Amino acid sequence: MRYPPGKKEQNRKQLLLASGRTAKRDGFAASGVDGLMKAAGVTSGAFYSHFSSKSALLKALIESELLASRNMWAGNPHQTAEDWLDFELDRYLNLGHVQHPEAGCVLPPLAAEIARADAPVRELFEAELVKGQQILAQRLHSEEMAWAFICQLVGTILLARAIPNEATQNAVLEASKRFLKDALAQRSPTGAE
Amino acid sequence: MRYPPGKKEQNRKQLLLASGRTAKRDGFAASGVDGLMKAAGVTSGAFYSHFSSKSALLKALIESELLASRNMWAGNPHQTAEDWLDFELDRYLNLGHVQHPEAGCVLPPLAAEIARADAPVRELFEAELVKGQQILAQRLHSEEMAWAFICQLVGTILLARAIPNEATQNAVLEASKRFLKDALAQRSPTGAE
DNA sequence: GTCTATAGGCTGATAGAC
DNA sequence: GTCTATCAGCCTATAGAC
Repeated sequence: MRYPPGKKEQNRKQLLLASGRTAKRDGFAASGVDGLMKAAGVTSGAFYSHFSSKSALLKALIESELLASRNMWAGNPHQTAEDWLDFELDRYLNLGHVQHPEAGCVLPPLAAEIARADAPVRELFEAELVKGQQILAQRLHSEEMAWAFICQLVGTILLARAIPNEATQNAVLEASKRFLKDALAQRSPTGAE
Repeated sequence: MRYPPGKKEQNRKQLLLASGRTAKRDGFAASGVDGLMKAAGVTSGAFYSHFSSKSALLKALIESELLASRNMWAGNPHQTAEDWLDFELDRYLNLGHVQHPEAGCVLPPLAAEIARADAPVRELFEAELVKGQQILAQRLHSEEMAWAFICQLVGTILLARAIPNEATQNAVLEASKRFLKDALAQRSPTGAE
């Protein structure tokens, strides 16, 4: 055959990476298929050899993006639950994350669009989200706390991005960061596991 | 004159109310001017006698919706800070709120679109949001806690709506509700002001 | 102030050359 | 597998009748 066996899969990966960045920056619905594909360097015609519809792309995008987020967590160098969580809070609740949605978490920019998507998309989303929540629950020793943390993180970046004034953005970020760190400290006051 | 003096203003109010519901349910960008106006019972031609552009409508919508939210808070019957906050948490972190975005808070469905809007829209948004944050700060005796609460509330509804399974939606809602109520109890353990 | 009609551009998706 | 060319349908915004 003309192409090595993994070539199509590799193209698909590149396509998901590029269109993920565009969708997170400009919105998924607002980005036409042409626009999403231009970032990947191909045309809309080529798109349909990889996905049956735009909705199928959204599904693949969610899977790819949430997997990437879990992979970032896996690269966290800290061992104790306290250090591990501190590191992730600082990484997420960060002005750089506010200013660069294209390189950040998929949840703040696209959750509202997922909420309006069809059932297959939302079911995949729930399954992938729960995987992340379970990882967090292990570190927090609480499934409930894990949900609360995720909600706080996502809401903070979402609102900070809608605010134009950088000082106010920082106030929001720092407020949430201290709120979560206080909640952690209260649960393990001595730093013990 | 043919119309009573306040007629146009009244029409405008009705138009904002109806298009607010549509925008919160289907998204602002995804709802065409025709669609937004159909809900108000007029056509796209009439729209441009009230607003110079679709962006101007978004600005007016944000002002109208956040004012409506503050008016809801003003109707809270409780006096003590603890009861007042409990009441609002129960009202916001509610399955009904998850299932009926058209009647709910504007932040979860539209914040991501506001973040991508032009400067005048975002500046108005910040000013209106801070008004609400200040009201909450009075009740919480902390500007910082007020920001953290808002972020938690918005993130929770946003994520719960993207999740299809009602049991999981409830788990997310209850997790955030307990998290916030615990934070409140810790700050005023005896229930004192 | 509201309507209908219309303009020019962009959308998601398909057909066929290579 | 990717390209160009193309479809019908939607978008924002405007013009002019009433």
